[in-house]
Amino acid sequence: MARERDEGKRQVILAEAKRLFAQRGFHDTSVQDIVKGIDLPVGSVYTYFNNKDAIIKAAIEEGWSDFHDSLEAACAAEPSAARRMSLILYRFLPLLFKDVDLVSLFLSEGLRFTSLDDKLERLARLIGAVVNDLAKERGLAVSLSPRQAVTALSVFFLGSMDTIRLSRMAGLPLSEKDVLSFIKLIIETAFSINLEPPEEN
Amino acid sequence: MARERDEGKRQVILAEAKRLFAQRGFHDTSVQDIVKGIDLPVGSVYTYFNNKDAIIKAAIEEGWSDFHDSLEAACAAEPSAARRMSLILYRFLPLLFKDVDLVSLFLSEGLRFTSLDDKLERLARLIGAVVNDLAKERGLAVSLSPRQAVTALSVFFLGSMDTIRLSRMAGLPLSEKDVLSFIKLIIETAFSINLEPPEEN
Amino acid sequence: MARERDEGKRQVILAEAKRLFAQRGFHDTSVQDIVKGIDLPVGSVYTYFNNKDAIIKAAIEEGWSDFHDSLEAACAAEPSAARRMSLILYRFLPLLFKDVDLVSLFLSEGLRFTSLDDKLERLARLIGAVVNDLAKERGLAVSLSPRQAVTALSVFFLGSMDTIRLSRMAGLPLSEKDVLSFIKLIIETAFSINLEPPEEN
Amino acid sequence: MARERDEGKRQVILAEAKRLFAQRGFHDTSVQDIVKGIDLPVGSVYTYFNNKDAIIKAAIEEGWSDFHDSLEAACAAEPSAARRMSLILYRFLPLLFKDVDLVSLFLSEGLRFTSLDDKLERLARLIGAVVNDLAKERGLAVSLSPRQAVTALSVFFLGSMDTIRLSRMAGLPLSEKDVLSFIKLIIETAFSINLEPPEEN
DNA sequence: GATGAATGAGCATTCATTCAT
DNA sequence: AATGAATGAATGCTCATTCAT
Repeated sequence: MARERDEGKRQVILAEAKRLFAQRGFHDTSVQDIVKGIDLPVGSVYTYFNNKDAIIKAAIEEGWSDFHDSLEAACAAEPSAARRMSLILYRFLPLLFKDVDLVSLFLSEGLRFTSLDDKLERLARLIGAVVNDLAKERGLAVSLSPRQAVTALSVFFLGSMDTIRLSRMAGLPLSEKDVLSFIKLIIETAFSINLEPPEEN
Repeated sequence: MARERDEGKRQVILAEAKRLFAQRGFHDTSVQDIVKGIDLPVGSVYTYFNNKDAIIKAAIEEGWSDFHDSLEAACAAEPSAARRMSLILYRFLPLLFKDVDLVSLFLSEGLRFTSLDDKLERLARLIGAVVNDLAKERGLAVSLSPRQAVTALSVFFLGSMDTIRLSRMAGLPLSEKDVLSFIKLIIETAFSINLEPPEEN
Repeated sequence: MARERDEGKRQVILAEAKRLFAQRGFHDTSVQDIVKGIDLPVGSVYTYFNNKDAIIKAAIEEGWSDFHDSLEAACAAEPSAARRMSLILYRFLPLLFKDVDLVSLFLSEGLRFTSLDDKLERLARLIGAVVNDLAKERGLAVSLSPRQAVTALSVFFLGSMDTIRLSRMAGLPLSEKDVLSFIKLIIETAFSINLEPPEEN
Repeated sequence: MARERDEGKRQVILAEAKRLFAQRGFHDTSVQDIVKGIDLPVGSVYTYFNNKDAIIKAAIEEGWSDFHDSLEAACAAEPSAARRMSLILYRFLPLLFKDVDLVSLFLSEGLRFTSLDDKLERLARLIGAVVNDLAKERGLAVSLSPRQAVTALSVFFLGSMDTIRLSRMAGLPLSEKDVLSFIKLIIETAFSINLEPPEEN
């Protein structure tokens, strides 16, 4: 009977907050700043979020979930390890790297507001399985201990994201494309394979 | 930038600020917080620094300089590329990784207060030269374009630092040692070389 | 003042508000708090009350009226002054003292929202008459001036209520029973009388 | 070397706060309201008090302490119970009753911010001793149990204060003088004594 | 130079009340 | 009539920086 809670409004707040938090930092963005750009009263923010912390938490958590869940679904649906690797390389990493705001939040404020180890561990398990299966498919012995594998994934993944972030925010003269082709090179070399883009559907 | 009486006092302030900024974040550490722990009056901070920003700037800039300068000096003094690589691997990276507070500041607040691209570019040049020379020494053709080389260095370096940071601050179950032995493995594999610790002097 | 559909709903709101106002204070109880406990929408409060002030006003005014009106009726129906005094002592004061929430509101917020002097004056008149009649019945000269009588009633009445309130809310180690037997003692001494509980009907 | 903490400023804040809290109530007086009247910046309040609660706490606690301590000292210095009673009646109660703001805070907000039972108990002990000694001096058997004595004191004391408060804030047509002469009457009757004002020194 | 009280703009958050649905 | 999201003024409090002492 009364007005309904408007999910669209929540998304507008979340999007604007994410943009500003990534750009200026969490503490240098006031709640007033957030609503100024989207022409909503301050009070509205607190209809949809418990407090300012909850906004950034939601931005990181939901952004990451979206990415991770669709990656997981795509991997589950694809039996070939090589094609799964292609999916990661050609579809999902570009998706993530395009969302520099999310990457920035993840790296700069993520630690303070969400539990990153969960997210990285889940990702490591998923990618680790692809790597393992790919090695089996290619008849290669896996020469990395599990500990080394996690380290490798962490270094590559965080390093890639940080490189993307710095190339956007500082003046690092590298692009998302450079990082992607570097990762491609590493994988292709390691597995003596040639990864083609997956045919779109 | 004040260069007044008591350099010792300046260092005490800088050390405490670095510790707190890394631990709680820049914005969640007040100038009052900094002096509370070291029993100095607030005013004294402004004898040694122009403002709060200048403190974190100095912490990052000077910490990085110390590291970089001594690395540069050591490299300049060592003609053998292999031994230079050993120095980096056995002496300088451990030094840097031990200083988790500096690594944290560099990654989390560095972007906002200092120019990271300078620092990374300088480092890339230095390490790039070592890599190149090592390839030459080992009679290997360098298959990476300069662009790819910078990307590789950036990914490895930032990724390593971020992994160190997260293993300390989040619960990532990896240690500084894991990261170092992973980097060693990569280099030794890439150059078919066995890197021994440099004899101490 | 609304006198709408559902008188039951109004009473539920009033009861919950009274409880919370007495417990936490008027300002530390939001209108949201009131409806939370009784599972009603906020808006409904404004169907039955013009604003938040009107709720506490009603709680005090109606609570006091109920008490006073039935006291008045009982006194009117009882010709004997001694038995009227017994009624007050054994039936009405216990009734009032049991309703600590009302007593608390009366004393702490009453002043701000209702006119206490009216209530006290009306009560003084009523009890004053009982006292006077009792003195006449006992053949005692009344040695108090009317002014002193009002003072005495005010001191005794407010003091009793405050003692009850403090024994409930602070840790005063006294009970409602102590206050009642103290008042009994005073009256019995003053009038050389023995007040028996009125036979119930 | 720097400016000293100014006790005078603290007292100015405290006095203005006490006045406003008593007049309008704690919640209807903002910290801004307090400083407006005394032309100080908001920040200053927080130099002298941790938060708003601490102001009212100090007003009640310190006001009460002042009253109680000087009463205690005067009683300790006076061996005659009758003269101690005179002191209470002619010097200290008038002092307390004159400070209606303190009385108001004590009764209306005291409960929420300080521990009233402590204060009342200490006072009951002190006055109880005077009453006991006076009874002994007059050769009277004390017919009240200790429990009744505390009740009596609590009722009289709180009742007197509340009567004072209501006569000021609501329109109760009684004055401080009425309450004092009523108390005098009670004591003089109870102890068959004539209490003269103590000669001033 | 040393000190730490002073300052006041700015912040996150609340909440009585309204009113579109 | 019923609902509960919407609203924005107002609140208590912080804190980088200044400057009287």
